[in-house]
Amino acid sequence: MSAPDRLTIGELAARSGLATSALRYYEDLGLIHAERTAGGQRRYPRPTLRRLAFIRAARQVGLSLDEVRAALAELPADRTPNATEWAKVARSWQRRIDAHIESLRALRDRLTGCIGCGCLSLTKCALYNPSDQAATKGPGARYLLGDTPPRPRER
Amino acid sequence: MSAPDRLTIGELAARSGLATSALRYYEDLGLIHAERTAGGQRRYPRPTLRRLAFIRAARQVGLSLDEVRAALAELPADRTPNATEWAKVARSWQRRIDAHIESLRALRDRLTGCIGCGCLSLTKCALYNPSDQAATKGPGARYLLGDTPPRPRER
DNA sequence: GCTTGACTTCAAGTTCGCTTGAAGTTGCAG
DNA sequence: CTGCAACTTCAAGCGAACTTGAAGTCAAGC
Repeated sequence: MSAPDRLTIGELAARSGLATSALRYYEDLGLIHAERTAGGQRRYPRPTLRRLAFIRAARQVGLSLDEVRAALAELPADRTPNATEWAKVARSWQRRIDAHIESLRALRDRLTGCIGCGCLSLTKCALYNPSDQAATKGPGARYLLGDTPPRPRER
Repeated sequence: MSAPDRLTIGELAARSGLATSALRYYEDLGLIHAERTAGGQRRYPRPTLRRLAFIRAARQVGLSLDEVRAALAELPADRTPNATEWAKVARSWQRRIDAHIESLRALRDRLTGCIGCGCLSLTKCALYNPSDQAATKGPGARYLLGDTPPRPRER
């Protein structure tokens, strides 16, 4: 028992499932913060675990570490966030996740429809449809992409 | 009208939203294939557009290009896939997408629950719960991660 | 038949998200 | 107080997914 209220980098790594090198890297990027012992070793406050869980979740939804940093800027660095702070961030996350789910659902539904109709109705099934259908709509018409915007250069 | 039945790399780029350099890269990797003119220029059969839409979709669901290549190996390279071939691939995709959606839904539901309860019930709300709760469960106990397995080294 | 833009290859460069290694320091258990 | 694992920094390396640039070739409109 007796959860230590400061974690070493090794402990944090074990708990979060991340490598210590990744944790140092995250610190360099300003995603997490550590106090130091007299000898210079890192000691992490426990809320860091929650922060890391957040980072993981964010990555799963497709954010870059830089975007995560921006998102995390709304939470206090070393203090446990209070209910209001948390709720604000959590809500914006929900929107993001919902949007992501929605785009995946759209993708899946197209596939489902395609299977359902046996892909024989060429006028109906977007996926199986030959691309001359797209050609009549001019450049940029694309199937399967749903709400995904074109991104010739995404970085 | 009159959709050309062979596309230049520039046309394919315009239609797919990808850069020509990316298309050549994909060809190097064996994801797509082109015929050549007498002069050596690429000419893509139209089904390539569908292939590209697939690649995009796959990337969105988190596959690497290498995994995509494996997935695409089930489809004929230059011929329009028939209903059976398509259905087979589409079904395996649905499973993948569904799994992805499910994990996102789980993540969102945790957030939702957290907001719903105002994050005041420390024993109930996993997200807002301080990490000493996790500590009592031993190393590896993590919140927010849901069905995501630990992956200290994920490549 | 010439011009011009779109194409060709190939090598090198870039960004992201880390990991690895070297060389040295700290902190705790015995 | 010693020994040793766990820590420290810093620089370099890596794999994925492309992009950029150079130097040259092709194809299509006038």
